[in-house]
Amino acid sequence: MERKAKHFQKRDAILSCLRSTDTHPTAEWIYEQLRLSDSDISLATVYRNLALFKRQGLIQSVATVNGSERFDGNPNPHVHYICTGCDAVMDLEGITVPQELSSAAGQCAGGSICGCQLTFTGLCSQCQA
Amino acid sequence: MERKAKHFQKRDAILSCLRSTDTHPTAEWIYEQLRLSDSDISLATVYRNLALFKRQGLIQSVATVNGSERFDGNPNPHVHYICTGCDAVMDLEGITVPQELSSAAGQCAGGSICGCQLTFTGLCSQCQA
DNA sequence: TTGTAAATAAGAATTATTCTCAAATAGGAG
DNA sequence: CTCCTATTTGAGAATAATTCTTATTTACAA
Repeated sequence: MERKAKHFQKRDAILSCLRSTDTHPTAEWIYEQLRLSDSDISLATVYRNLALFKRQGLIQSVATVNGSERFDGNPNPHVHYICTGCDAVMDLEGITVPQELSSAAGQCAGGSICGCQLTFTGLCSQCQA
Repeated sequence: MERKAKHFQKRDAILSCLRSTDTHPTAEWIYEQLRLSDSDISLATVYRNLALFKRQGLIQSVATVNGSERFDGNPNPHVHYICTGCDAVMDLEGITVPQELSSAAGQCAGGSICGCQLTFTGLCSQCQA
């Protein structure tokens, strides 16, 4: 128990930070958050562990918005909405990509399908005003 | 006629280069292509004009693959397939996002929908072998 | 012609991300 | 408990993609 708790201190902090928000943050944002409680953390550690989590399928990256990669602590495929005004990335709950689409895509591509991303863009309610 | 042809020489070349391929290339690739016939072109010009085209809605960017933005000369929304093995970006013809999904998304987001991207990932037939 | 505004080349500057390497740390073996 | 080894980390250098700056060129209009 304790061995893990100590050995993966930063790693665990990064993952729970990402899981505790629904803002789909950048690596930089996570770094800034963690620095509030732990001044001794490196940006490289954040990037390093995010890449690891992605390889392990614990998280996913949603998109690159304005040059920065946006991460999602929820690895399950779901639909996103990106505001072109304020760069907010939001989940669209309750909308799913029909299974028919995925299987049609597999046939059409002639290869395996291992991921699917549906993303809408537009102006969020705030930015429309 | 000629005024435009001369004034927007590079600009037009960039747009037709992008329109002439279905590989969804990077800015760098377009630059290399154009250099074959026109040694006097700058990478900055390619980036500048691609950004302009995007603002004008003449082209779209599909995704950021391996750190590089991939462009599509076809601005109409359509479905893409990205091979995680070779980074190829392909069109999936004949598959479309149902209208119901878009309108559901608009309601759910509480904002306007002005774009939609559906992207599947997996290994292409080549990379599976 | 000559002036003006847009387009460009070249390379510097910036930004996000990855790499390098030495130091710290945990857990296991003795 | 102490030494050994493998992993994790911080710090900053290095890299890669993209954008910016500036002087130059160009097209067109007056």
